[in-house]
Parts: sequence; C-alpha cells; structure tokens
Amino acid sequence: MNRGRRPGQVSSRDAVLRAAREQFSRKGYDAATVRAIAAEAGVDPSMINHHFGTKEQLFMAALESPVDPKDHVSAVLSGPRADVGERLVTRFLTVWDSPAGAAGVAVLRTAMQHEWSAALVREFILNRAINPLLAGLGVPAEEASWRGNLVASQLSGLILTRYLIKLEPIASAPHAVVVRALGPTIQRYLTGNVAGERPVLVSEAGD
Amino acid sequence: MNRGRRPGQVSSRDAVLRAAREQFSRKGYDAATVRAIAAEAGVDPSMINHHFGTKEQLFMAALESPVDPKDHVSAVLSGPRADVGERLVTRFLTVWDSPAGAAGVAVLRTAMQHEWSAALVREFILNRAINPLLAGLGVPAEEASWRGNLVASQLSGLILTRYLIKLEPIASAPHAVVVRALGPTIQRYLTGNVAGERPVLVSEAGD
DNA sequence: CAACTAATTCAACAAGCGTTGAATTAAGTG
DNA sequence: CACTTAATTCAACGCTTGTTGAATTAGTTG
Repeated sequence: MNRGRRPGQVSSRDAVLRAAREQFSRKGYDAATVRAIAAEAGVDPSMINHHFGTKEQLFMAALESPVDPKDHVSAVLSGPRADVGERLVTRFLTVWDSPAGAAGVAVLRTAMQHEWSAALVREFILNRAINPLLAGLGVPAEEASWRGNLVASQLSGLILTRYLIKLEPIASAPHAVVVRALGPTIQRYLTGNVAGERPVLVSEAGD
Repeated sequence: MNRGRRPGQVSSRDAVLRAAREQFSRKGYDAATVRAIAAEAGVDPSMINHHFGTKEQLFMAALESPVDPKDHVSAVLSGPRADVGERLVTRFLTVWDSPAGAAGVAVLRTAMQHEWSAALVREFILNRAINPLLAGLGVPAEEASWRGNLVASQLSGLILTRYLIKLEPIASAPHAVVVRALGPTIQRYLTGNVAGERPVLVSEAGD
C-alpha cells in the first residue's frame, strides 16, 4: 500500500485529526461540525468522509487514546500506601493537562448528550482505571465498587470545575495546591473509613 | 388582560413547559428540539413561538427556578458547626432529587456546550449558594474562594456521577449512605485544613 | 348577532447539517 | 510515455433545525 503518495508527506489527515481533537474537546460531538473541523484544518469537508468515512468514525479516530491507564495505575501503586491518594491526584492532573486530556474532555462533553458516550466513560473510568487501582491496593471486592464511585465523583468533579466550567481559582491552580487539597480526600475514599463499607446499602430507609 | 380565554383553562402553556423541562434536562439545550418538545406536549411547534417567543426564551422560562438558595443556606447553617458538612450534603441531595433538580440538570448539561450557560452555573453555584454559606460560617475572605471551589468540585462531581453519567451504586444509593461518605469531605473543605490556605498560590512551581 | 381577541393549525421559509458522486489534479510505477 | 491510484475540488442532495405568516377556530364582550 501507500502507493501514489509522496513518502514524507502525510497529506491533510493529521491536520484534520488535530482540528477534530480541538473542536470535539472544545464543543462536544454535536456542536463540533464537520464543516468547522474541515475549515480549521484548511481542507474541503468532503475530505473528512474520504479519509475517515463518517463523522462518528472521525470522532473515534480522534479519540484513539495514546493513554494506557495500566502504566499510570502501576506508577500510582508504587510507593508508600499512605500517599497513594496524593500520587493519584498528581498523575491525574498531569494526564488531563496534557494534550491527551483533550480527548478526555471531548468524550466527557459528549457523554452529557449521548448515552453511548456516557457508557464509554463508565467503562473506561471504572473498569480500566479505578478498579485495577483498587485491586492493586487489595481492596475487598464488596467495597471496591463503592470506593471507586467515590473516587470517580471527586475526580470527575475536579475535571468539571477545572476544565469545563472553569471555576477560579481551581481552574488555574498549580498541581501541588490541588494535590494537597484533594489528596487526603482520595486517600480516605481509597483506604479509609467511608461509611457504608460495613452495610453497603443499609436498608431502603435513608431518603 | 386574559380576555378571550376560558377562566379555568391554562391552554397548552403548562404542557409545553412541562415537556420542555423534561426534554431540556434529559438532552440539554441543543439536543432538545422545539419540535420534540411540541410533540411531547401534544402541540404544534409554532405554538412555542407564539407563547414564548424563541427557543432560548422557552429555555429560560422552563428554568425559572422555584429554588431559593437562601432558605437552604440558613437551614444548613443552623445546627452544630461540626455537622455542617453532612447537613449540606443532605440538603443538596434533597434538592437535586426533587423536580426542581431537573432544571439544574438541564442547565448543567447545557453548560457543557455553551459558555453562557457555564457562566450561569458559575454565578449561581458560587455567588448564590456556596459563598453565602461560607460567609455565614465566618470563613475569611481570602480562604473562601478556594474552599468554595473545593466544595463545588466534590458536589458537582456527585451530580455528574449520580445524575448524568449514572455510575452505580452511587446513582441509586440512599441519601444517608452518600451523606456519610461525602459529609466528612465537605466538612474538611468548609472548615478543616486544606493546604494552600496559608499560601493560596505558592508559586508557579508545582506542575 | 357582530366584533374582537386569543389560540390553534398549516404550509413554507432560510439556514445549517452530514454525506455523496462525479470531475480534476498530482504523484509514483511499469 | 501511458497507467494507476490516491488526493483534492466542486456542486449538489436529502434532511432537520428554528422560525414565520397567513388562514382558521373558538370564546368572550359589547
């Protein structure tokens, strides 16, 4: 293959992908139009269909994550157990502040509108990231789902306020400050006393 | 006014408003189409323009919140200072599980796509809800914005995981269980030691 | 009843969307 | 050079969106 193309040139595919990532993460799947992406890439809209097929396939291609949670999980696990919360927050901020985080923002924005994207988020966050971490920590299975949910609630809230809603000062705060504030919270959710661990669902009394 | 209308009948205005609230909170501003709202209300699409003007005006009318944060703030403030975190979470869940919460979900979904809605969320969450609470607690002004951001990050994450992404078991957990898990976190964010309270922004070292 | 007004219906508009297919250009291969 | 194949351009399709304006219906008032 690769016939009829100058060797060193990748044509406009990369430009489209870059523009797609930018637009998808900034506007979400629906609001980011194929025409706008093409315009930002300096390309005819039909090129997108030519290279990627449909808009949804472009979305998937743009989100093909260079992030492998496994490496991050094992990195967070190595070190003193008492600091695992701070290490998780630190790692988390580094990933989300990197270009790879843009893909996450895109899929999260889209998750607000489409169930198929919400399902994508659920699967990734829990099964690929948090649950392996909890397993590595040796958290009992019957506690893992609840603890994992708590961690997800605090970290997704960080994403929401820092990158989506852009609350100040948390949106511009240096990593260290955020880590010091959220570290203990995550630590407690992972390994500490979080009510409901004994009787996970006490009864239907409670609301 | 009110001429030419049968007294006891509110016509289709209420049906449209109810359908609008349902669709906006479930899909967000863009994905909820005027035609779909009209269909659910059993009404011609042009009736919406006739009654409300534009789609955006319908959105505002549907969101006209029956929620006055002031009452909730003073309710949370009354009681032992050591339990203010749990009381806030309890109150928070009650409001968001009520029909009034649907309006919040709608504006939050829309905030993911439109800056004007994100600004609405910022203004409401901070200036109307959290900051008055912090002022009532006597939190110093230079700490208030940071503590408020932390509270917002955890509570918005709760909204995200419980109502938008619908992570289980947190999405179906009884109030008491959530309160016991998040209460201490909120308590610490409001009144405890959250690093950065001394030097709010230490330096640009940190990431 | 006649007059007036609000509510409702219906058809259509302009604009934007994703997508398609046919033509044209460019580049590497025999 | 001729051949092939990918890249690019251009115009257009079918569809959905929010919105409009002209007709029609219904109910209250004088």
